Amino acid sequence: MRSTFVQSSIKDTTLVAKRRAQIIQSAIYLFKQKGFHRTTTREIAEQAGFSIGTLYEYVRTKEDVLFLVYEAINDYVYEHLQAIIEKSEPSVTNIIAMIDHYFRLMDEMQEEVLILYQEIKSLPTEKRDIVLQQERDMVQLFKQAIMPLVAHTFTEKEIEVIVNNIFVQGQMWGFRRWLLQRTFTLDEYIQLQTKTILNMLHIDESHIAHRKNEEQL
Amino acid sequence: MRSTFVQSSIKDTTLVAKRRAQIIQSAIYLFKQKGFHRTTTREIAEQAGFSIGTLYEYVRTKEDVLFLVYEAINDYVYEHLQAIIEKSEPSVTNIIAMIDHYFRLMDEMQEEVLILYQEIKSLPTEKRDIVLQQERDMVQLFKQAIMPLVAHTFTEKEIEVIVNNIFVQGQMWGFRRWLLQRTFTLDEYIQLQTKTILNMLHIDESHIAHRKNEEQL
Amino acid sequence: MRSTFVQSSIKDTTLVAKRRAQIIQSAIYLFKQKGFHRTTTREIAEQAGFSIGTLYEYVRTKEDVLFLVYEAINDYVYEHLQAIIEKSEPSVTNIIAMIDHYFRLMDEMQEEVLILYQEIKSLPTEKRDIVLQQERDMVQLFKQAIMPLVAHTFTEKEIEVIVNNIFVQGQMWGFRRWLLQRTFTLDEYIQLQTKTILNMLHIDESHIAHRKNEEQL
Amino acid sequence: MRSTFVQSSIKDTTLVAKRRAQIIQSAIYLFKQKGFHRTTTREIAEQAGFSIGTLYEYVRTKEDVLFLVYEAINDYVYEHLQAIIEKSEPSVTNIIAMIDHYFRLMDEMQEEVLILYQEIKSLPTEKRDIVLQQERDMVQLFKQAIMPLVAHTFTEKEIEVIVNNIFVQGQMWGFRRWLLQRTFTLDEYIQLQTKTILNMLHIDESHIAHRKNEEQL
DNA sequence: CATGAATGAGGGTTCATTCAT
DNA sequence: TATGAATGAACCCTCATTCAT
Repeated sequence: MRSTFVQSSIKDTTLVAKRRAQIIQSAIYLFKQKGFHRTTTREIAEQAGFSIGTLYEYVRTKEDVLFLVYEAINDYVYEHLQAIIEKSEPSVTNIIAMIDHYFRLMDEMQEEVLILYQEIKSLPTEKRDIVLQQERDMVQLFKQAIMPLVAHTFTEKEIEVIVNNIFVQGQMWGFRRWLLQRTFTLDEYIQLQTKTILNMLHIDESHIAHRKNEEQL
Repeated sequence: MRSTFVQSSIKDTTLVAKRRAQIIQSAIYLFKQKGFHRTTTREIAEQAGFSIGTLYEYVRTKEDVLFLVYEAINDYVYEHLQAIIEKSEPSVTNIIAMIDHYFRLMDEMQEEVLILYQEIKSLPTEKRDIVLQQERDMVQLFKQAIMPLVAHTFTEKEIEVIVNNIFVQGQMWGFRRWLLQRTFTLDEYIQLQTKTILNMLHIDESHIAHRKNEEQL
Repeated sequence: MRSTFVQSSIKDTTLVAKRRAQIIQSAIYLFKQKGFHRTTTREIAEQAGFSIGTLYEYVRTKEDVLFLVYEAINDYVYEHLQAIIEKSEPSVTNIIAMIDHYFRLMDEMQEEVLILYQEIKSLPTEKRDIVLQQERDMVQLFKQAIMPLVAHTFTEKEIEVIVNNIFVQGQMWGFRRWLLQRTFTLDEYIQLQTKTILNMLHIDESHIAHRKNEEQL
Repeated sequence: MRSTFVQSSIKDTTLVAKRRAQIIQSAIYLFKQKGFHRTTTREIAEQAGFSIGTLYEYVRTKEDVLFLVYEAINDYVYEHLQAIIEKSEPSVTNIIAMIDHYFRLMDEMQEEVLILYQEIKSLPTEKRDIVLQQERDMVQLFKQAIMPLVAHTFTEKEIEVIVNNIFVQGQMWGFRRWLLQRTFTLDEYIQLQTKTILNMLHIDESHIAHRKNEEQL
């Protein structure tokens, strides 16, 4: 998904997509290790396998690279969430499955989420707004999925808070790993948080067991 | 609380404490505006009212400044939490009050918390560990407060998760303000999260109303 | 007049002439605005309507472009001067007319003359010499025109100096416009300089009035 | 004469003056050889005998260096002109002496004047205006000197033109040296231009001879 | 203890030029 | 002939840190 928010002096759009994918991949790899500020554009270009000049044919500033990274990570997460959520009917079982999927996705994306959290201040305001909108959209996906089940028990604002909590609790698995991952396995964390979330939603926990049993069959 | 983790070439410990306080205050002021990387040591010294040379008499690297800031913020929050928690008997009412206090503290400390979240990668590993330990200690304060009330209903791990959630949800008020503070007032947020937390803890929500009534009396 | 001093890898001489005309026109347009150094070869190619690759088929370096521009401007001025001077008999009236023509030409070519003056150092020595010779030729045109009239009153060196002065005073109208064009209209400047030049040549100024009268008839 | 138009982060004004003198001298030396654009800030610093970092303590941009150079050259010329002009009574003899002095000054400053002419476009607009005003002031010096002698024979605008011509003809000795200095010695040029100028001013040339005779006595 | 001038490695970015298609 | 993606040397400027006074 080529960003229209970042200008390139290359005309071949296929090539732009390809090279930017390389840039994003390299940048994420490096940002994970050293963060945005400690990574140089030269390193990104080198990691991507081309020269610094070439990098700047596809991107206008270092901040553009950061934006591309944000966009790519958000897109990836968004699409996965969407695939999970939109295909399944609203039901307690499905919500549990969704939580499970989401937390596992967050586990996989730990370091990427760290980047999101830590470098957002480095984005120019305009680009930052775009990114924040993307995150808002993701939260809305959860809301869509949960709303039908609890619309009668909770006010919209209550749901809003809960949905935010779920979203954040997923991210925290990676973000506070130095604490959480010393205490829990991923499975434990998911199970505990699921229980917590169901409590928040006033839904009987027995569903968790059911899912487990189903899996065993 | 003067850090023994940061070296100074000045012998007079009172002076060191005084100068470092100035450094911390200036650094926080500037980090809030521009972040750690965009703030120069010169600016910190100038803001503190002395020369760059003097700054380096009390600190060895820029990262030292960041560490002092972390320590100071953590100390501040820790002491406040401790004051609230340790003086009151464990009871649902007191837990609700504690949550209220904590969330209001987080509201007041929004920008500081942002710094904590965003710059931790910039700390050298050794210092980072110290900081993370400090945060762990804070979470333990919550655990102490809540444990007595729910020890029989929840496993230790369940409580651990919940306590982490509370801690994080407070921080998120400032961290996700672009989203949350558009939707909720602080009072609303506290009330909704309190309800959520009580649900998580399987405690009857009626307490919230009680507290409100008490306040009105 | 296609330059034989600049190499091209294209064989078709008509095409070379055509493309170079495009290059020159674009370059002048851009140099006027931003000067030689601030203009990129890419911009020149783009302005000319073809790709950067094509530009380099007709020119070997950016300095070649500058040289072509010099040559083109000089050619243009030279041809105009020649047309004026060579067709008319030497007479005071004609000299006055020539001065008038020349100053108006310089008015029209202000920005081009600015380029000539400001970028000559950017030409490689060899090309610079060619350009300077072209300018010398132009000065000689004036000398040809004036010599017959004053050969008996002035030494050759005296005439040489005067002719140079005339040449320079014309260029200065554009070059020192920030000063001159605030003080004089073009007509005023021409009239004043004509008087000055006639004084230099020891020619009775009454001719100026004559010319004016002739025009009115 | 320390420029108040260029900021420095050094507080010691004596030092600023000293270092800037070094910068100016080095820059002129290099600009003479390679022009402004081909000279790097590193080279200027190196030539001045200090590091690139130090250079940027006394200057904020490369354009600042250029401005300092302009200012210094203009100051130098202005002060010399002033010294010559203001100390002597208006008389034909003194005007001739002034022209002589001015042309010899221009001979000495050839390369500096070249810089003035060629790089003015590289100054930011604001600084350019300051520089142009300085040049205007210089022209006014000539006007002051000549005015008393010819106020009754010429209109103010006529004098304005003539004064400009004198100013320019002096600069041209250096600027068009490739042509003029091949044809004339400096003494010849001065003598010829003096005659020309006196003609422009309708003053009897015999004064020139007088001065020469006086010198011989 | 305090100062602030000096340092220079290093970073982001540009752009003339080349060459495979 | 024409194209335009790729290259990388080179440039301007910043800023953490040092050290002589």
